Amino acid sequence: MEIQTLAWKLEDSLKRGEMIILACHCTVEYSGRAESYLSEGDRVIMIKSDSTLVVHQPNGSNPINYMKSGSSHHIEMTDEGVYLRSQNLATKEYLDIRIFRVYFFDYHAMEDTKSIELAGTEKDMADMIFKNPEMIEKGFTPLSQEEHTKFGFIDIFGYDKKNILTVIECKRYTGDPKAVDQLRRYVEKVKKVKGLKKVRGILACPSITASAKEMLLERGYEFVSVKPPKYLERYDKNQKTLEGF
Amino acid sequence: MEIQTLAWKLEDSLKRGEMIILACHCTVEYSGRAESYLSEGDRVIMIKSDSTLVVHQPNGSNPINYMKSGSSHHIEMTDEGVYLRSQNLATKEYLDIRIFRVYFFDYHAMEDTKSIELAGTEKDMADMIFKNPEMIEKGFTPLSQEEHTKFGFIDIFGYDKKNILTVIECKRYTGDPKAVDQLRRYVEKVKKVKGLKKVRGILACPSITASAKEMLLERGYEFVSVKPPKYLERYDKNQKTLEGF
DNA sequence: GGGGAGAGATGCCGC
DNA sequence: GCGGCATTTCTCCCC
Repeated sequence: MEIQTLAWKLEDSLKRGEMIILACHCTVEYSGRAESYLSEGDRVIMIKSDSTLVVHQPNGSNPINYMKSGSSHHIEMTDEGVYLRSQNLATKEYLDIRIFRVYFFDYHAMEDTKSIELAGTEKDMADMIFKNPEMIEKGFTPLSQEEHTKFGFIDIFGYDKKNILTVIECKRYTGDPKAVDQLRRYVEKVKKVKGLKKVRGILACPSITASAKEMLLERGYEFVSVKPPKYLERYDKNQKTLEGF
Repeated sequence: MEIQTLAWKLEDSLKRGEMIILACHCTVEYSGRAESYLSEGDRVIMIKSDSTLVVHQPNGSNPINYMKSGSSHHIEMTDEGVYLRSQNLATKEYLDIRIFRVYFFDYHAMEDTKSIELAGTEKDMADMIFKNPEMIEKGFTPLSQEEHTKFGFIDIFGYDKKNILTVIECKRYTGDPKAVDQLRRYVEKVKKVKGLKKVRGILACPSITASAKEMLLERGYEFVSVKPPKYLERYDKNQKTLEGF
């Protein structure tokens, strides 16, 4: 395709807010929250209906460079070469793509109003434990959802069988030192707000790293193994979570 | 394009490890680490040379669904409809895309061996402070890089002018409670390992949230305002970082 | 708009 | 492979 034709079609397509795909050999330079430079190589550039621009290399799942919605884009032809320039004046971000060769170029109007439905999150874990408190231990009684929010961002808290206030932090992944830090912050906050000497802290997650376990022991906190529930489960039928709750 | 032609071209292109772009109206279903469902809408599907698959909606910078490198993909035509199915047996992940309409479809061999060069990261901040310790305070002496690693993932540590061991945690963004927690973990680790009563903790970042400041005061730690360096700086010339170090 | 926290986080580097 | 951590994180929720 003639570069002049590309420029014209691209400007026109941008005006109509269409999805634009450009596969090309290029360099990419970014300046804004950080600075980056990516030397010559083959990439796919996508300009979306909401003016988001992403640059993908032929590997990896995330864009190597991007400009968020609210940016403006235009083609510039100089003696030095052909540039696709993006800028976001509000955030002082700039992205310059120098285009050497175009492999293909497509554009089309697109509409998508749907949001993704997701199951198996940390929130799902907390809900499952709330409805099945014996997963933590016999005699554990979660407090109501309203009580819960009064203390801020605590996943679950309630009373154990000995009536000791207990804070539970859920993680859908392997518990690590950061998770223990978070639990610690919440336990200390509840202690302070309630004026209590003893508050139990429990980390509920599928597994735990050695250093996190060590930190739990040091602080007198506990670990309970819980896996996040997957409502739409089809393949891994043997998973040890509560089904159909 | 005939769906049969699409299927043939896609299978062929997959064999050759080309970059594939498919814009279509579809639904997306995922099962693996979690479960998700995305109902009908227009999306761009990209299958990369390394077998990564990403699904992009017409807005936002990140893929709404994806399969990582190592997955296999194929077209399946049933009485119910046309499916692009991906699976990764090693990680027990499955992605099923039901295709209703194709807007465009392209593929091309791509090669890109280059890595991005990035400036303005936390590591860059730490390097800058290491070489310009007076940015923290007069008389601060960082220890060698080797000493540094002995204590784990501590950005910088060294001695202040009164010879008190000091731990510095750098953040390229506004310091928050999590950053203070991290600093605290490192200070306490150094205290324990070295058997010291007094170790200073400094959070070095451009700014700080009110709650983080409060936490620093409580713990007896300090805040020093430092911005990450941007080597390729072109636009914001007034930024208060050390240039050309 | 800022603060707080999750994410199918991803990606990087270390052991 | 796991572990520990940064990320131009992004995104959502809530004040």
